Amino acid sequence: MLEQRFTSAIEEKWQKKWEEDHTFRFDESSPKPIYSIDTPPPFTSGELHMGHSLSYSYFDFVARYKRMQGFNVFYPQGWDTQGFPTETKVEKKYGRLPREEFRQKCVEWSELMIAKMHESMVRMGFSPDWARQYRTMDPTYHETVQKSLHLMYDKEMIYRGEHPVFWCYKCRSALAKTDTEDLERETILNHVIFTGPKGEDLIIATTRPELMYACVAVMYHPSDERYTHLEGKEITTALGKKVKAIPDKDVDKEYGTGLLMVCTFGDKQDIIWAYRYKLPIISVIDSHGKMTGAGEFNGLAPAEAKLKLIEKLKAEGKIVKQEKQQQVVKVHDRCKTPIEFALSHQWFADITKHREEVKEMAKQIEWVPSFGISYLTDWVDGAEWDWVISRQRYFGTPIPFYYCEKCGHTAKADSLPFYPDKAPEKKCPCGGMMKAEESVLDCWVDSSITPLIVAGWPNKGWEKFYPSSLRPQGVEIVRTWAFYTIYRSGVGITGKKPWDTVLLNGNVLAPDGKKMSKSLGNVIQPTELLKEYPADALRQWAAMSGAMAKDRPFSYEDIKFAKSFLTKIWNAAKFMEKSLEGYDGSKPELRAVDKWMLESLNLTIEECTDAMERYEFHRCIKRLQDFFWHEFCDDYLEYVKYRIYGTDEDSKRAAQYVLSEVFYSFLKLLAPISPFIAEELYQEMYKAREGHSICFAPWPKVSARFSGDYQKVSGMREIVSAIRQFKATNRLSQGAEMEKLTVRYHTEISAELIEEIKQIARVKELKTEKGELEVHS
RNA sequence: GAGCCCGUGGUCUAGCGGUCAAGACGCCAGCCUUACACGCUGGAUAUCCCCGGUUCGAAUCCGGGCGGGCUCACCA
Repeated sequence: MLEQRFTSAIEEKWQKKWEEDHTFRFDESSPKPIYSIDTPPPFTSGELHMGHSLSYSYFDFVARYKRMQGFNVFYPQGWDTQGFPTETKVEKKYGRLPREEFRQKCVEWSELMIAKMHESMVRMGFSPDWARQYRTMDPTYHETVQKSLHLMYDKEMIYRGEHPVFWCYKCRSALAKTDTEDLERETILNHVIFTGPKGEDLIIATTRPELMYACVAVMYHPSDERYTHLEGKEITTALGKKVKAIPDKDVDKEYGTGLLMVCTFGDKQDIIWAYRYKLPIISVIDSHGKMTGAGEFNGLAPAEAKLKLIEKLKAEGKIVKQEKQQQVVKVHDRCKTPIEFALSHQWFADITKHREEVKEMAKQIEWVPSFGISYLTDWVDGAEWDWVISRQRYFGTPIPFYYCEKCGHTAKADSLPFYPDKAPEKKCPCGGMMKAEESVLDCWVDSSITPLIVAGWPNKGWEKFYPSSLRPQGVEIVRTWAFYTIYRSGVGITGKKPWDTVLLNGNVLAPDGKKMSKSLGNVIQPTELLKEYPADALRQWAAMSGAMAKDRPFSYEDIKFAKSFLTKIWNAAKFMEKSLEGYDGSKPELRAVDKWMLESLNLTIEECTDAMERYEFHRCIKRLQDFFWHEFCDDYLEYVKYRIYGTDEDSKRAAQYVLSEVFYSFLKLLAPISPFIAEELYQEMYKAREGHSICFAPWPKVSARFSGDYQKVSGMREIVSAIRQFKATNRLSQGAEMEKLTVRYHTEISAELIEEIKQIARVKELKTEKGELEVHS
């Protein structure tokens, strides 16, 4: 007997059972073809957010569908543990600790977070092979990352160099471009008097006067007649320093006075110019973020120095104008501190040398949706510098190299995993001692080899799992995760594409269409939703949200609808359980409506299969909802009730056969998206007919076609609907029995269907006439 | 500024060359029809953003606007 209602207790029962039975464990000895998924390792924040629920549901649908299609699904689960946010949390809790102790606390914290997230993921019904977990903080993971770097180092793709990098003074670390975001703010554009070769006043405009100490040139546009006479001449800055005037096409004549000062380094354009004209490099901000080489302002924070310098220049009458202006500055995405450029020694990966190979490899991969590849190619084309892979942090994979401070020579560590504090001494060919690198790697270096990690690289047999069949991921990290993986795992290490297909998903917005954010108070947590909605409903919401790489607001309507759909299925199941009582499994001759129902199922199987193949989950679930709710429940169930309750045994058994078969196929079609209810009903009603779990039952196939009957019955359905309408307009109950009705229809209706109509619509005597569809008494 | 997505009843979407443009939510009316009132049966509501073009025929294809979103680049 089925329970009264479908509850989360039923879901929890199956979660437990699946875990205990290791239902989703990868079977190494299976002869089935492998389908492997390079799943995203979530950053271990401890919270599963709506974005996770969406994207992890997506590939869980795929995994479950592929299992039913007969694939041996390889579906590991990783954890991205290292990085700034963990350090921040641990530092907040424990304060500053010695390096090794600090790392240990980070590990402990991450483990707690993993446990929390694991629980939520089980609750969602995700079906990875939990025996195959990896964590980026594990020594084995470190070793593999380090090995991959050595390999790339041997291919001269990794180097140590001095180059201006994005620098966060708060975190005191180099950053990659992807660690930055834009912040709009107000600033002041100062018009400052410099002195020309003939002693005349020249006005330059700057938002950062404090960098004037690093001024190395003054520039104007080559066609700007106000300044063309200055070419090659010496200009004296407001601080008395002499610099050259240089014309350059990148200068905007309209901005400020059309004359500007170049400082090394105020912004990216300054760097471009510095390299273009081989200008000297002057640092006015030290590694602690204090002014240096700025005379009386040494030791001040740049912002303070700026105010004081402006005061001083004003007093000297050297500022002629100040105007307010909106400005966009780059800030560190983790701490929101504005970024400076700093010259420092860092490790780099030579992405700029491999643009074409990366693009070429990306073309060999199927992108879903297809425009997804453009995010990658646009990004690759726009990348101007190599990827800074070193970070001056603690909780990260150590960089497995030595360098010589004297001569700059670099060398690989001799044994892996490498940890600088335990590293043996190493001599440099120049005679000095080498230093073990203490910086750690950018987290994307860790995660850009996940397809290799899951494949077991470089151990024997990894080729069997590489490339992965599928890489699912968010569209916003194409330029990082997808790009870096193709560059490292593909171009750098194996020479082969890392996956066959990339499946992209968008972000979940708040119901108001805005980004979810704590400050706006519009954050929705999956764990909160799960208190009110079954996981099966949340998964249906994910399916309904559309597979395209498009942001979509969270919809309470969708999840409510999903929940009522589950109730509908449950109630129908209870009805079926009663209706199928005593059914012997035989298959007597089918009637037209039965064939109509079977053909409608056929069409549903075709649609759902096609939708799943194309990762269009919304199409699959929508079809299932329409088919089941309306065609199966509202129509077919109602059409056959009189047969189920009647005395004609053959007719009854035919209906029972169709009910049973259609519902069975429906459950299988639903299983990838809402597995809990499907499993419960499969076990309860069908006694695990095709194996121990519906998760491995074969995906339904179309067998016999009934297209002709489908057409014929459509007419019948129109007439039934017309009779219902007649009853509705006459304020009659649909159950009311009619003595006599006349129906007009444009074609002949078979005697069998007329009989059917009479029974379904409860009409004792039904006359038919030819003509426009109409019903009257 | 560039690239990419998108503009369909009140709301959210489906449809992407051919019957009266489909569904969900909401709204209105009726019905407790022996699975379900978390239900059923009906009903109202759309110049398918605008302007041109291709076509026998366009929401659907092409061009140009207008409007929104995302990503990238941005000026000292």
